[in-house]
Amino acid sequence: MREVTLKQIAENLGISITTVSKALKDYPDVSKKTKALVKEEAKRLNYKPNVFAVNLRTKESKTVGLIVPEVVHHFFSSVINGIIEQAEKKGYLVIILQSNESSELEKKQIDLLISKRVDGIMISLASTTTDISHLNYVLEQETPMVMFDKISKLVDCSKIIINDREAAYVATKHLIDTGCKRIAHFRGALLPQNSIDRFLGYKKALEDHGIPYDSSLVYICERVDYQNGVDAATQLLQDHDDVDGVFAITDLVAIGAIKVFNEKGIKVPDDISIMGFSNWFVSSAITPSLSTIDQPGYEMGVKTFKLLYREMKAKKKGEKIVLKTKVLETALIKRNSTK
Amino acid sequence: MREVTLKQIAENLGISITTVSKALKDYPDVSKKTKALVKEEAKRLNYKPNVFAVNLRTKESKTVGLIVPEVVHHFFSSVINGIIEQAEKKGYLVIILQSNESSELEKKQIDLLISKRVDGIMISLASTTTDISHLNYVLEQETPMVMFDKISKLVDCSKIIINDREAAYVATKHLIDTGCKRIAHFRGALLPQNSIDRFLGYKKALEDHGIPYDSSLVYICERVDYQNGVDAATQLLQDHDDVDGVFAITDLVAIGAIKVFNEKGIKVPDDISIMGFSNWFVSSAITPSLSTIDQPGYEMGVKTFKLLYREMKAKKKGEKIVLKTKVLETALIKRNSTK
DNA sequence: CTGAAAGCGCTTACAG
DNA sequence: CTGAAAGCGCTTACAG
Repeated sequence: MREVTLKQIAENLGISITTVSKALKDYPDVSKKTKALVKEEAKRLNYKPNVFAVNLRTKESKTVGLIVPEVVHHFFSSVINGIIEQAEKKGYLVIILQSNESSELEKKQIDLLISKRVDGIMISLASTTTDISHLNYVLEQETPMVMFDKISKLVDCSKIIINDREAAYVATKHLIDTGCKRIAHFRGALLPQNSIDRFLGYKKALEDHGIPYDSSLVYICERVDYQNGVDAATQLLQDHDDVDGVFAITDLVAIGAIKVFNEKGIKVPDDISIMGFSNWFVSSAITPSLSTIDQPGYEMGVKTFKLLYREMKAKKKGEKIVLKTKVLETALIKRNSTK
Repeated sequence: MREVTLKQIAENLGISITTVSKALKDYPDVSKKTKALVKEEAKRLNYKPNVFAVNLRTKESKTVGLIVPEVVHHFFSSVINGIIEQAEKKGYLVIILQSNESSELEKKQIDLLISKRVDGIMISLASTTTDISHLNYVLEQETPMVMFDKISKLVDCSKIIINDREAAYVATKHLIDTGCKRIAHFRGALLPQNSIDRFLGYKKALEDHGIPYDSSLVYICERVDYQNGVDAATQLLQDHDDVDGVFAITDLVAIGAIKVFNEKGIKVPDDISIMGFSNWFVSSAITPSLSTIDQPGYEMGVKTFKLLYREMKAKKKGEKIVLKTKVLETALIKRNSTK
């Protein structure tokens, strides 16, 4: 297969490369007749512009990078879905990388994406990321960047988030409203902002409703997965016999807890009520179905790309980029794991 | 920020661009002293080669494309995970697209990836794909391609699959071995090869064990999701009162069925046994935990990229590409939804 | 060991 | 309306 180039078309038609190029791009200063001729020939030869050359000239790759902590994760895969759909609509392709919650990997991947000269970067931070120099490096390169969900307040870029503190407050309040008095919290690791915020929301709700905060009721789930939920619930049953409610940082953890309670003959929600967080579709499939907070992953993906797109466009036009932080709505979903 | 180029380094050092380029790539015909000097200066300026120019010269993008029917899916997200990890190790980035089970979208996305001049393509077909001309087009372009899981036997490329028919046979036999006599099958749509193969495995197992095949026990789940499982199970209960076993095409469908049976007071596995397919981790979290067939998604991803990598390397060296089809092992996982 | 030169395939400012 | 020419930033065959 010989590659079809502008030169090829020009030779076939006996005109210049310049004219061919302009004809294909519908420049106004080419005659209709020539345009028609060129387009026909291009079609006949199945001409596809060489993107490598186009990239080099235009200094654009029409490609964006995305870094998430994990791909195999209900929430992040929904975000990915929203991002790639939206990107495709606007003519962008998405390179996806996964940091595995490792700050070093995250750093390397940022470097990779910058070397690839992607037009923009979207990122949700690893739980262990405290040093933000690699993120500031992106901004120094003047590469548009949008952070979502797991963000750092210290980085000066656009963000798409939910109000974790408030949502956790609503979740905890729902437990209180339905009669719980001793409410445990299965939280995430100490560092990530969303883990901190959800914890603070939990604590605030207790305080506002006259329930004393008891740190022995807070369990840390380092990896925020199913097994962590199983372990925390098992430990909880050993430590306490008066707990009547659990607020888990995420549905996965809550589902692990329900599994343990089901097996030990503890009735949910009669003996212990459980609140999750995220509204993963599986939450409605388990028994009892899980009350939770709806966190709009797909929408977050769509909004994240849209914001990035706006910045890329502004940059191209040489306009000043106005940073934005959008807070998406969450909602309380009542099901059968709470009264 | 001024871009740092080879020219920049050359000027700073008072030598030629050629020598700078060769020094950075450790050509043997550059003196050690010059190399050291060049490398130092490159480091000082934080030089990054312009990939657009490199791509244009080398005709390689060091990028591969991946098309899956759905991203938000336990099996495919595991495959994605395996692919991007493996690709990163070999210095490749992965552009991910989702066909949404649409054959037209799949076609467009193939075109997109070819226009982007990715070095290779990995694809799992949409359920509706019957026309394979877009896949043959990839091969005509001499772009290496590997198909996985949802494949077409008609396309002449390398493949990574499991033996769906045999695995379904094992699943059905397990139901028979544990005492089931009237076994329903919740199958997928009529077209996809894996849906056909699992159905055939089910049918063969019945026949081999003296159980008459009854087409009224076969329900079609067009989208193979949770809701389909709920619907099929609901319909099954209306149509039959003697069924004592169900083999579902995938865990998601099985979980929908379990939900219905739990709600209607039908005991699993005492009244009806259920087998899933895939071994999604949630299968062990529900009550009762689901017996299933383990389908190695992560491993499939790793193997798929490795095979593609081999072909890309062969192509680069001008060697002949030897096509391969690898069949990965599956395993019966016994849990509490079967006796 | 070093470097001038051609070329990858395109875009676009400029001249006519 | 058309086209010659420069240039994007790199690589590499070739000459010295």
